[in-house]
Amino acid sequence: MQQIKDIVDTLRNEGFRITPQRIAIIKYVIDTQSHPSAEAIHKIIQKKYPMVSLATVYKTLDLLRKMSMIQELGFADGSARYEANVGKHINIVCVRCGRIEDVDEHSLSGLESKVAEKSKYEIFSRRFELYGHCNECKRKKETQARR
Amino acid sequence: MQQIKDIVDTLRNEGFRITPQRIAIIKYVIDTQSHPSAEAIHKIIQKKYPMVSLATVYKTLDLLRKMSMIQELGFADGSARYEANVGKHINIVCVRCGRIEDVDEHSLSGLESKVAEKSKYEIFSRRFELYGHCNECKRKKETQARR
DNA sequence: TTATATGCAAACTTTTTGCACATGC
DNA sequence: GCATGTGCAAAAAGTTTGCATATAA
Repeated sequence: MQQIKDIVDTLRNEGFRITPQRIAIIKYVIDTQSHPSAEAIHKIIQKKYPMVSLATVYKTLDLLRKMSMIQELGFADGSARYEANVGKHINIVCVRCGRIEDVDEHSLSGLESKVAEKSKYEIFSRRFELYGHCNECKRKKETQARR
Repeated sequence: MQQIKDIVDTLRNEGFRITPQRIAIIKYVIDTQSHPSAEAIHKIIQKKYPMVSLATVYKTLDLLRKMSMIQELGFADGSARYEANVGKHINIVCVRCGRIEDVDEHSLSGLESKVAEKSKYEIFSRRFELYGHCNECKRKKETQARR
């Protein structure tokens, strides 16, 4: 689990400035479990800090991604969602309500090295997702798929 | 491995019409290993059939996706790429050159049922990706990441 | 002090949509 | 013949960019 302090220190060491905007964004992304979109992050942060612009949210998320501190999950509807959990895990995505949850799965380590050997790729990161219906949505009848 | 004939038959049985545009798109997507974008599909198909519009490519891909005949892989740069291999496999994505290759991995079955049980989700489909550098790009020095 | 970061608005990219015309069955 | 599909162009949605202003160090 990443700490806000570690991220801030790393940014500072790399010569990046620590602004209130960046702190607010980092704090929210690190703490949430909700895999938010850039717009969702912006809306929530604006409640406390109305001066934060959407462009700054995008720029900060881009910075954090380039520093490998967060992972960006692009979807085919053109949106992207972000998570601070960059460790080995599987995302389960409910295609009805859009919810995303993490499931730890350490057997992924063996899988990765096996695939790296077979393919001759050098692996840096991963995106493992299973799509289905969450427990709540399983019960609901009108299965209007989001994507 | 899916056959063009099967897909065409299924579409016909479901009441969809078989047009030259749809046949061309289905044929190309089924045969290629290249995980193309909608625009790439459009460009290639236009060489043979100049009358096919990009909108039709999108509409057909959407239809095929809804029929679970292809999988759509969205990326955070807003683009999507398509593959006809909907079976259990891992995509390895070269973040330098954008190449995507498939690696079969049947141990994914056990993984999926384990996660389904743990999470109470009902799983329909999957997207397992490993990001790194392909064998060629490993050797090249200027590692300009695409995303 | 000064290079970096922010905010705004405009630009860009990709995908979707509305509608008149064409066509598969 | 008629409901479905196509092509075009315009709209939408999400993200990026340019530039003047603000600010962290």
